[in-house]
Amino acid sequence: MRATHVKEKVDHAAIALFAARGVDGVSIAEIAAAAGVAQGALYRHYRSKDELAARLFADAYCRTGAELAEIGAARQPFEVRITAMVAHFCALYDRDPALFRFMLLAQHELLPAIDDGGVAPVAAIEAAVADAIAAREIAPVDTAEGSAVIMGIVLQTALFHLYGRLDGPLVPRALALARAAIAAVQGLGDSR
Amino acid sequence: MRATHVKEKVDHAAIALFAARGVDGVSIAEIAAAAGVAQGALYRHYRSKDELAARLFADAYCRTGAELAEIGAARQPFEVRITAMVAHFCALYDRDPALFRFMLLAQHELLPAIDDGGVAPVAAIEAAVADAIAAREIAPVDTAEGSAVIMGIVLQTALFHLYGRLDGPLVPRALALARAAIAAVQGLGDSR
Amino acid sequence: MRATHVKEKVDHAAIALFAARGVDGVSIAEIAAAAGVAQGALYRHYRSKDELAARLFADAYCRTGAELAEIGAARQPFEVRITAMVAHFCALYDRDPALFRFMLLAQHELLPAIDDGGVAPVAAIEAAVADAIAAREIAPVDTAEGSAVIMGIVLQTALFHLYGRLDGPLVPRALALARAAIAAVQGLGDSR
Amino acid sequence: MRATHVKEKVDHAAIALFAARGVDGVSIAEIAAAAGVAQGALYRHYRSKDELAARLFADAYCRTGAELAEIGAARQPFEVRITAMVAHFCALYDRDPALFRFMLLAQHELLPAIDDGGVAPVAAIEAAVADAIAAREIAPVDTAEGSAVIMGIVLQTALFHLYGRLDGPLVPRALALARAAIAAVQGLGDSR
DNA sequence: CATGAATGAGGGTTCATTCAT
DNA sequence: TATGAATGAACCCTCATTCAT
Repeated sequence: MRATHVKEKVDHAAIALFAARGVDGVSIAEIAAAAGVAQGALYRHYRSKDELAARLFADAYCRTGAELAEIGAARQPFEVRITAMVAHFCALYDRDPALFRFMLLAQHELLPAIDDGGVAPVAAIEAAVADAIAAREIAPVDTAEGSAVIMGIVLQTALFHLYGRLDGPLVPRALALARAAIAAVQGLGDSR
Repeated sequence: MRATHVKEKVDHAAIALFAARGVDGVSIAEIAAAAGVAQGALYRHYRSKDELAARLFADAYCRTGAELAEIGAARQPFEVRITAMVAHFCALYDRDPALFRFMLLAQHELLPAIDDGGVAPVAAIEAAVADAIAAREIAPVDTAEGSAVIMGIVLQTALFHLYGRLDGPLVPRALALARAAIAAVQGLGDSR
Repeated sequence: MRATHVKEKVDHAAIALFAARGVDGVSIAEIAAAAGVAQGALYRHYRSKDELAARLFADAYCRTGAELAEIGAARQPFEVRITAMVAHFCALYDRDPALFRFMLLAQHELLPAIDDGGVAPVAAIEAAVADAIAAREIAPVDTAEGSAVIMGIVLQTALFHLYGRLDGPLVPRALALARAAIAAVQGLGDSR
Repeated sequence: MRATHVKEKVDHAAIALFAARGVDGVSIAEIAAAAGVAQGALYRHYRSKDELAARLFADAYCRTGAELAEIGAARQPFEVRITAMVAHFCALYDRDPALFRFMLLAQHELLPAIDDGGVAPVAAIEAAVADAIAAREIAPVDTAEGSAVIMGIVLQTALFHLYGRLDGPLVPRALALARAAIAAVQGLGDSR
């Protein structure tokens, strides 16, 4: 029997395996087996294993960036925007933890290869921080530091969940995390 | 010339290479060459490449955990303890960014292999949060969530530095980061 | 659009590619692409890549052999026959250098597979030499050696042209080459 | 038991196999097996299969060129020099027909990769022809054509021997072949 | 005990051929 | 019938590990 929908099955299997064991820890043979497809079939859709990993990562990364950018584009107070962004991250995590873990794992290896066109998730957050400073909603802070703090809160929480330190979906925690993120940025700017 | 201090040279070279390209991206041959020793010599000190990576990681991880535990053991207010811990992280990063990057990179792969005896850095932070709650210094929060928020702020900042989004040493940023961390934990507990 | 003349297009593309990069250096996919047909279509005309190469070679080889045999069949003095044969080779080369190169390249691989029915080009030359000896036009020589000498002169000249050591069409050189060939055979038989 | 003299055994096995079936027709596994060596061992001496083939070819090709150049450097009449060169080719063939066949087979593929420093065998022959013209020993001819004719006579004879059309060693045929070669060059220059 | 060549399993990739559409 | 994606065996190569020197 010949396999069909090769790309979908390969993508799904690859993300699951990459998330579980890292790109280098997974062989093409395993991906093909998990996808129920011959090894060679994979090469009709991707030129190499590297391209497979890079495309999966870039797609997810840029899609997330675009979604956050859309959220950030709304004319809303800082707190509302950050809350929406944090909630969006939590929803992404809940919907597909494997994809989230893949992105966290692979970023060190694959992020440098992305030709950043301002599509990075962090760019949306940094823009929100910059807007808030310009609108005097928050005290002036290094926008890079501000976005690091916000992303760190969200991503580390996701990581703790992946490692089993936190249970249940993340969405219910979104409001608390958003408050933490906002408070953290404000704390950053406090010069007592 | 007979090589001496083989282990030290291997450890140093391995950490630098692992930090730069990941454990899987570095071969034994490269480590041996960088250390200026023969490949075979490496096997007098480690039984395998996996053991090398695992021991390097475990050593650094546990040492950091112990240092943080010591800081946390002091009878000090929450804010003082957190500030000291954050400053400690910043100092570690400034002293040896490669080791820090190695730990961040390798944690996903190597952390599960560590038989956690309460030596994890996060344990010290979680204990500090728990103490603060018990002492009614802060509102009650999920201690896992509290420590996630604190670690996230610190680690993501380090990551941004590694990626060139932030410049200069981290120690001067320690106070601001500590304020952000404390505010974040407090924000987490706000139930408006 | 339904492709027509599939075989012609495949044959032409295959010869050009085989000549340029050798049989092993060219894939079915490339041939099909160059011919503007689907890969599968190729298998309606040839059972395998090997058969494609073998048939192309055998066709060209046997056709050349038949043409030379026809030339040799004419009742003419040795010198006239050799001159006509050499001129024929030169004309073949000038008309289709790719086919000539393909034959030179592929002979080592594909000649052994041909069930020689006296159709080899060399057979015609050898016959001409034998006839000349029988007619006492030339001194007796090993006919194999004689034909080797004649073919070597022609083929090596063609090769030099393919490699850019010689320019312009070969036909104008035919007379000189024929003189060389005849002289060589005579030289072979000299027993000073 | 660990293998030693890897390079020698690999070189010998590779030449024999390449001569028999062509570079592309032989796998690394076969070479290693024929040499009695592990596949990986080969890569300590050559970076790739391509480099193995290229080095074997270049070594043999340049060595032959140097030997012919030495013969050609002697102050001798044209006929003596050509005779010596032809005899040298015959001796090379008799000594190692496999190497000779390898060079004939591989030239189309590997010659272009050699950075010719005037070491080509043909260069020596061409120089001898040019000298003879300058010394008015022979009528003026295109030196490329002259060397083509000489090489063709020798190489095609060797080829016929490889294909079983000629028997016995070539050295006894050297004088006759040399006479043929000299006569051919003279015939080339005849403008009757 | 250090050395570094040899080992050999396993990796990613190619490609002649098949076959469902 | 023509198509071109799927197949899967075989290829070249890497590299963690071993071991004769």
